[in-house]
Amino acid sequence: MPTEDAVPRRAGRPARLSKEAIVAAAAAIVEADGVEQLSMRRLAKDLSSTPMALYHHVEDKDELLLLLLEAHARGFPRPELPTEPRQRLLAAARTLHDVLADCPWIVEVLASDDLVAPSALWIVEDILDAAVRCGLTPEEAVHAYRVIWYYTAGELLVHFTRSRRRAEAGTPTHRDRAFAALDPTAYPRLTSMSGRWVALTTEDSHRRGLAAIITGLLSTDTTR
Amino acid sequence: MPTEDAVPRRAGRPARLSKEAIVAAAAAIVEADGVEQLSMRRLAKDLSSTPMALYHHVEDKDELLLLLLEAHARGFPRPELPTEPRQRLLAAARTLHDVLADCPWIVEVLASDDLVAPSALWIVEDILDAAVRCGLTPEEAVHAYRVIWYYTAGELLVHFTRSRRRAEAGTPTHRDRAFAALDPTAYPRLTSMSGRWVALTTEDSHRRGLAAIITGLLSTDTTR
DNA sequence: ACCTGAACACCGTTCAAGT
DNA sequence: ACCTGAACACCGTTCAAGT
Repeated sequence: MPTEDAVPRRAGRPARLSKEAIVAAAAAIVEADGVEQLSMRRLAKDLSSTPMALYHHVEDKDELLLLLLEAHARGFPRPELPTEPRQRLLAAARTLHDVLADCPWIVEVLASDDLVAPSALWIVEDILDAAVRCGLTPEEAVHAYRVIWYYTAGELLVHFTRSRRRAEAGTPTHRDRAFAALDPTAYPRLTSMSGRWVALTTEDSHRRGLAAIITGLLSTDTTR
Repeated sequence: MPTEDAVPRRAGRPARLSKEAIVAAAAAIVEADGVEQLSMRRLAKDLSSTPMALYHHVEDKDELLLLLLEAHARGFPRPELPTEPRQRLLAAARTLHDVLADCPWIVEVLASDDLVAPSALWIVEDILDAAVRCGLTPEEAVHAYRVIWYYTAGELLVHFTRSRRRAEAGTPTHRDRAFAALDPTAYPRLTSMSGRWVALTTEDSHRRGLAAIITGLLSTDTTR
């Protein structure tokens, strides 16, 4: 849907650049070479333009990242949710994760602003709605959303950071070295579990965590 | 505990710089002006040295950040934990948060490597230990730690990112603008709760979330 | 209105040289 | 061994000028 040329301009050349074209080019860079490679300069080059031309269409790099999320969320269909309240909450929370799970650049968005792209807000809405249907008060529902969001954001942060690091270096990470030098008498639990540690951070493990969290959030005696 | 000058060197001048001095100067910058201001160049200037002199003592900036965490954790006393298992797990998880809650630079560490500073590993050890005392299998304990860690990391990420953004700009954030333009019929839950949204992300709300998560992790029927 | 070019004020890090 | 200086290869963004 190019807005460009849709209506003939009153004067001057037609715009060579457009928000859509910029976002599409940015997505292509991220897809091909990773977020690290996304810079205003590289983006301009790919568009055969200059860095400053971009600033005529987007306010700054933060807005560009948000537009990237925006475009991604728009392409993600809002799923049908189960009617049973707990299952509904679980499914809605899962969607939050799934929508973001293939956005390696989400880490940059998290570090720049909240998850407030208009086209992504239905995800929040669905979680709040499901939480209320579970019998939570509005306050409790907001709290529940927050807990779910922190868990999800943390998981994404750790996941993408690790895979980014792995991509760039073949050398063992700080973690590997630290674990190797561990004293078993001082850290009996850690050393005995260090084998199990790496064990794939599977999709399944994320879901199990979500299920546990929701059980806790819906349980009434949390105060003990 | 300056290692500098402790043993007279065999030859050459005494080192002007030391790891300790570098880390201390870095901590001072972060304390005074925030992480954004911490660069190898600024650090060198504060030490009346050159950027490249630093690389003789630390491998790169990532290691410097890890050393910062290292120094911070060393100054944090390992607390006595309750013996009742659930309370113990709760307290250990709380410690994880509390140790990091006054490290605004932790976001940079998270994005660069895992939380594996040797002097901070007792925090992980204590959580695993408490989880096992609660009756979890080693696998379950590792899983529980992970859920707690993701939740905590997410909370810290969001918290520090927000306060950083607030520090730099008086202008309303993307979030404010997005919420203001919200359509109540499309997002009934969101709009009706937008007032409650800002409601202080208190220390208390973090603890309530932790309690709920632990309830869920220790509950047996999470599969329903 | 839209775009360009040069410049500002930075980064982390490598390399070759000095003492 | 420890440090310096110059340089490399970048950043995001501002400003003044062009059409």
